[in-house]
Amino acid sequence: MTLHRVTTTGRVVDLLREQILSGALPEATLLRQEKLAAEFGVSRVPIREALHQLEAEGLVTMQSHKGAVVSSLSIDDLEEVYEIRARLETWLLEQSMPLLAEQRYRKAEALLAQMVEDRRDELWSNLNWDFHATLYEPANRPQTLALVRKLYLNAYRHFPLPIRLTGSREKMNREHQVLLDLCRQGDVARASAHLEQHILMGARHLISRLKALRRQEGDAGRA
Amino acid sequence: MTLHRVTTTGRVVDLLREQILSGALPEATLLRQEKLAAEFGVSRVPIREALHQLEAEGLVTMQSHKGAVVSSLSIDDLEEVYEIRARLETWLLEQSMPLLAEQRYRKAEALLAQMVEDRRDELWSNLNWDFHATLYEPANRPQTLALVRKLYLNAYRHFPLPIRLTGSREKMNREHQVLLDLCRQGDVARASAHLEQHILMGARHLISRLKALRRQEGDAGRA
DNA sequence: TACAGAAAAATTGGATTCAATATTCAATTC
DNA sequence: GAATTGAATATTGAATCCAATTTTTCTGTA
Repeated sequence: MTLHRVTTTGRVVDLLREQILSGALPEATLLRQEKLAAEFGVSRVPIREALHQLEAEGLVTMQSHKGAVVSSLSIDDLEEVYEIRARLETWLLEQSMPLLAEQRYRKAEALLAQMVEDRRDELWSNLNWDFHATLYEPANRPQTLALVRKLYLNAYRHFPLPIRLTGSREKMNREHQVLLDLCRQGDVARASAHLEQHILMGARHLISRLKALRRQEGDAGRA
Repeated sequence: MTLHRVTTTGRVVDLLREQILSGALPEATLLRQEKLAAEFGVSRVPIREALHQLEAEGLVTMQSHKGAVVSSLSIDDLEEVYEIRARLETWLLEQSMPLLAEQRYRKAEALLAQMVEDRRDELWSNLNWDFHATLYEPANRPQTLALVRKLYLNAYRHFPLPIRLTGSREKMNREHQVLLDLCRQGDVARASAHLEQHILMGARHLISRLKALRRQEGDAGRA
């Protein structure tokens, strides 16, 4: 086990990624090298190395001699990301379901209970992922799981926190419970179909709210 | 349209990526900053920025204060990559098939003919991808297509050129023809199932050859 | 000879400096 | 007054320089 010694570049990458994914740095934010360097108390070199890394991750867009901005996702792109998730996560679930043990069901139920109780949005999003991941892990497809997680986080950040869950939390909780029940019954086909609907409907809900928000902003801009 | 002015870093990224994907820089190759800088006639700064970018793309692994190496893929990882491809490409095909027009069939057939005639391995691999992409494009899922392409190229490079196609080219050509026929008949279910088998069988063939190769190398190492 | 430890060399990480490009804004022209 | 040009400023891109870490080599000892 080689302990990856931390470098300045690595810390900057982690910090920026966290801030982008959390929404603290919303899309289209300009990332000035000098400003970031001053903020973190380092030179511009590690900042630039970090920006290049984040660009390859798709979180940042760089234009030579102009600057870096937090990358945006069009509504079409967003929808496609959810479709990819639906396609891959149903597969993970199908592979995983025959291997789900009682202990894992209990863990999933504990997460569900937490999601019903805890009202903090930020936490809910993490618990939501943990719940899904708990059901997928026995499939033993680490790359797929990592890919899907990346898509989940990257898409989620585009929603300003107040609107992320508005009006959908109870629905999501119910759907999660149904999914879990179907898994327990061992009905692979129905569980998979339900998961697909769960993801695609979630996408539709988010997109309609996002469109409403943009209309609103457009009006404000014109006024 | 903003013309992306080329930067040194960008050129280095493109060059290194091409060399890695083509197999010119095989896995586990050490990438010395100084050596690369001298080779390209630049300073180490753009080299390092490029390495960070390639690390995020998964083509390079960096260890702080030790160096960068061309990343490897375990056999399990390789198999999983092919499973992801199978899952996503069948989806692309299902979405695309109802929209396939005659012109596109002709293009696919032209590519097939080229693959039957041309014996150069390197070219065949490109034509192979072009054939698949031609069938998927009408699905209009650009991100998925880009993702699948990346997986294809990244997995392919792990096979030294001589063994990539040994003994499988004719089989692949036949399977491609069958796939095309099923598409023309509009049989979505069978076409999709055939594509899945095509991808998964291809994976199995490559993996068995790779295992044989590694055994051979292992024997040579002990001798 | 085999091994442990220290000095030397090689290599990477990061800061500073210089060069190239883009942006801003005032002066000028129509 | 609006559009345009060009100098001044700001920002990024890349080379050089210094520091920190790792690897290699050398040396002495059992």
